Amino acid sequence: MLEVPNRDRQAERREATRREIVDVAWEVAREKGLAQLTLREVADRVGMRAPSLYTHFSSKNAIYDAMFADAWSDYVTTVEQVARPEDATPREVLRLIANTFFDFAVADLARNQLMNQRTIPGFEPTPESYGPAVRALEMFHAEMVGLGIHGQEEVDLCVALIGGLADAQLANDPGGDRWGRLVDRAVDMVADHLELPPDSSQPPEE
Amino acid sequence: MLEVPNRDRQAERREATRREIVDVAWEVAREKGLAQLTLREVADRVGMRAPSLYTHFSSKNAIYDAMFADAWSDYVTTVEQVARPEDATPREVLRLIANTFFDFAVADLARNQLMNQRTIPGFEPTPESYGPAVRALEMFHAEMVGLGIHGQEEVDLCVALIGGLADAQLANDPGGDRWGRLVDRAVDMVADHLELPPDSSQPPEE
DNA sequence: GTCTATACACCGATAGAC
DNA sequence: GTCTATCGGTGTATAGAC
Repeated sequence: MLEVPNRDRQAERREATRREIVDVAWEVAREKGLAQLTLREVADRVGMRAPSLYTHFSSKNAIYDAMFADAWSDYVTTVEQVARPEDATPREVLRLIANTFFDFAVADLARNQLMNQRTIPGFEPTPESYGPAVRALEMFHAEMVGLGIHGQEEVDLCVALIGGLADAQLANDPGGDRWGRLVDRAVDMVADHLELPPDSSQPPEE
Repeated sequence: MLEVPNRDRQAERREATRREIVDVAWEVAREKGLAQLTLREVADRVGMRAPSLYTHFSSKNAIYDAMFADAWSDYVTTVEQVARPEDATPREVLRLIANTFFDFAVADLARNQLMNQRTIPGFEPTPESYGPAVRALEMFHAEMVGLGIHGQEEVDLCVALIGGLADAQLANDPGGDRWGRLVDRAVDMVADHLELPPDSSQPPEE
């Protein structure tokens, strides 16, 4: 009669501790850089000794792994919450997606390094943590199909283009908008290339 | 009478040792990964103890710095050696440049991480080492001007696009050509966008 | 000048006491 | 589950041999 709720409480507590560790890890990563994250620093802020973290995560990379899944889950949520007007033209939809991705990437350097670059030496996400990432890609693919774009190459081209803009922005002009200003233009470029219909509401100026 | 040649010899020897260290560092970086490079491993292969490297470089990052300058110098040389046919159309020139950059980037993961990504935690190239890199960018800019493209935005767009393709190739399909196949297509896309004249030699099929 | 030996502070990770 | 103690490894500072 008592055991089951006790076990629930324990599992709950355990999960809460894991969450706290991951949250603190994000905090440290944003402050000092993703690679400068150390177990001792995380443990200090959580109020533990460093080795105690191994009760909750099997290694430092396991923490990175949880952060990776975390980040992509957040992105999926972000995309799902973006209002998609019913009467949006294909180009507007593409612009919306591209800007959502770009803004999300540029908003957090450490997060983008973990999500989209191979910046941590030995780290490779586990299949489970990779789930939300492939989920996000599938959502984009489906959206492209909805626009009449069915090919893998077209998806790859878009991903590389917007990803390239985001990486260039973070690497060469962090906090600025030198590359951010190019997102809409880049979208129009691919839209033309994919022969999406032009926006008809307003004829393009000049 | 003796001092000057002696000093020359010494400087020569010193420079040779520096070169050897950098070469060995590249070797290690390619074998074990750029970030997994350790001073002890480099020193062992050169036939020194680790602290002795500090006679020639003030820190590990100073070695990365020399490697950075090295890589971009190599790229400049590579670009200069690419034959540019006199009768090449603007699109062909752009294709040539893009493929040269892409192939160079994809040929060596460690080198690309150092040149084009922020993969080493504390490392920032010194202004001197940055020289060849800005040299390469200026060359590209000049080439674009030669094609009638004068804007900064257009250059940025091209750089981000090809860079994005290269990074995606290395990150998601190393050794393959899933993104490499898209380079020519990407070039044509920007060429259309920049309203470069179509290749006239052969009318496009279909 | 060039290299070595030693040492230090820090890291991720493990073992075992409580 | 958390602790202390410790291990092997890292970059790097320094003192001194040659």
